[in-house]
Amino acid sequence: MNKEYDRCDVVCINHDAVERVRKEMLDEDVIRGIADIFKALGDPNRVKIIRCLAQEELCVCDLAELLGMSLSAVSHQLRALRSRRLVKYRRQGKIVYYSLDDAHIVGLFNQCLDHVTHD
Amino acid sequence: MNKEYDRCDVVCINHDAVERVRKEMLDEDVIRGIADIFKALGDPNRVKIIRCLAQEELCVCDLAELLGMSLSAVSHQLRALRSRRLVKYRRQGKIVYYSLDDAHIVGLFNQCLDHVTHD
DNA sequence: TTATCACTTGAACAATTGTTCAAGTGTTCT
DNA sequence: AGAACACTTGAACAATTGTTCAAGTGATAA
Repeated sequence: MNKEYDRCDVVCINHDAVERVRKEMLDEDVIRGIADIFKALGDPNRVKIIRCLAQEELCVCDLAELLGMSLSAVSHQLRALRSRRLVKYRRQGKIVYYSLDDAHIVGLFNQCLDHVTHD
Repeated sequence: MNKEYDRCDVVCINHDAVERVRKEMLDEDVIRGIADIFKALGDPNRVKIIRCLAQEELCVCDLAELLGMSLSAVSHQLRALRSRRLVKYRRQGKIVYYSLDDAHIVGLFNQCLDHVTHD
């Protein structure tokens, strides 16, 4: 069905509420930004990485060891976190150390942890 | 390559750090729960729905109108949010009204919004 | 009872995601 | 310079996701 017509009649739409809400809508870019951060945190392995890095700065093979993943898989996931500025890295010789880029993320993480556990 | 061998030598692993972090690791279930909540929030249309419902209780076609989506698409997304207990609904006659199930989510949302905008 | 309305649901499909594998960097050591 | 190390990257692939379409509910109205 066409988008334009696959909606209930004018009768059921609460126009006042809809207009009030519409006025407060966020920019598409901001919405995408929010969804993008949440999506980046929406994978068990990336959650584990964030959790580990919240405690200590670690190198890629430390993370691979802790998560039981291949170096390549960890590196790919770190790339996803890096591109969203959730983690940062520093190179020391051959070894690359990762850490959280922003304490905000720990707040988000802990708030979500509360939601999951305190119920 | 085999998982067991696709890792750097013992030399590079910081065993002390790894063991400290390992002791604080969360249960697999908790990790999955956290990732699942984040994943549920990791889609622009679901972010919009949460944002709208944070302001007012709305019916499915109000949301369809606001988001420019089909009823079916909105309903599928609401199902995803419902099954994670992020939204709740009440039926009044033919109309189903949705609202947030938990104020915690608004906290998570706003914290993420801060992260995205204040930079 | 039948029709209509406001959704909900399942199947199908394209698009996205996460992993592996193989090859490629950049750094140190000899 | 060459070898070894600690990653990083691109391609390929299966698995998951989000949308549409069509059919199905449950409630009210005629």
